[in-house]
Amino acid sequence: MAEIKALKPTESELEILQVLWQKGEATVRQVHEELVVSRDIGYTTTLKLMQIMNEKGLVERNDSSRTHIYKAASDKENTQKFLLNKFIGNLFGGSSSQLVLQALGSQKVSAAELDQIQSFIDDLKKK
Amino acid sequence: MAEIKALKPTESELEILQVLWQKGEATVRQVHEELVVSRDIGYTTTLKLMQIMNEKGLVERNDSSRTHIYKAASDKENTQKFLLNKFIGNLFGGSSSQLVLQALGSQKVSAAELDQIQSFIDDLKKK
DNA sequence: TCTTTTATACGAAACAAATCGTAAATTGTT
DNA sequence: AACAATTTACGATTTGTTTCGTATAAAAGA
Repeated sequence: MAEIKALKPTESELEILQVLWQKGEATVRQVHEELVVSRDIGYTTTLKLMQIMNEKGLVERNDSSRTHIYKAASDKENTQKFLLNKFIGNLFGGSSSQLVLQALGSQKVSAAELDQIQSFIDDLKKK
Repeated sequence: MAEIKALKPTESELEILQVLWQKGEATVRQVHEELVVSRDIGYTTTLKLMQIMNEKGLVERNDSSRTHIYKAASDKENTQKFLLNKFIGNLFGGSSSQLVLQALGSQKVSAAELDQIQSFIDDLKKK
C-alpha cells in the first residue's frame, strides 16, 4: 500500500524543497549553503528540518553512506498543483480564473509571456 | 501616520475574513454561525480568534455597544494581491506567468472564463 | 597516532496557532 | 425580581514549527 497522504509543507520546508528540485539531490550541507545565502540559519537547524521532512515523507533519503543524500519525494509540478488548488480554495473561492485575472493585473508580465499564455488558452479551447 | 504593516493572516483568520468581506460587517455570533457550517468549532474559539485579529490589526471593531461589531481592516482585493505575491514568490520563483499556466492547466475553466482572460490580456497588450 | 573537521541524532527551548473552559457582566424572559 | 441566555475577557492546554546546543561517531588532515 503506497503512501497517498498529501502533505502541506511549511514555508521553511518549501525553501528546502526548492533547493532539492533545483539540484535533483543534495546533502544537508549543500542545502544549507543555499539557505544561508538568503537568511540566517544554523546548520543543525537545516539538518533537523530535513530529518523531520524525512519522517513526514516530504523527502527521501539515501543513508547508505555516512553523508546522507536527500531528494524531494514529490516533484515540483505536483506540489505546485496541490498547493495552488488549496490556495485558490482558501482565497479565491475556488475560482481559478479569478486568480488568473488578479495575477495578470497586479504583476508585471512581459509581452512574450502574455503571448505564451494566449497560445496556451487557444490550445485549451480547441478541445 | 497610517498603519503600513502588511499582515499575513493564518488559514483560520482567512476563513473569518472571507465571512467579513461577504457580510461587510458582523458580530462574533454571525461569523461563528458561518464557520460552524463548514467545520467543528466552539463559539469561544471564534471569539478568541477575532480578538486576536483585532490586536493584530486584521479587523476593526466597534465596541460602543455590548455586542461588538467587526469588519475587515483591509479589503479583499488588497489582501488577495498581497498573498498572491507572496505565494508566487514562495512557489513559482516570482514568475506570475508560470502560476497562470499552471492554474489554467490543472483547473477546470469554462470557455466564457477563457474569453474573459483573453480579452483582459488583449487590453494589457494595448498599453 | 593525535587532532580537527564534519556528520548525524537527540533533546529542549522559544514561539505561534488553535482550542476551549470558566468567570463576570449585561441583556432578555417569565 | 428571579432566572436564563448571551457576550466578552482571560487563562490554560495542546499541537506544530523553528531554532539551536550538546553528544557521539566517522572521516580527514597533521
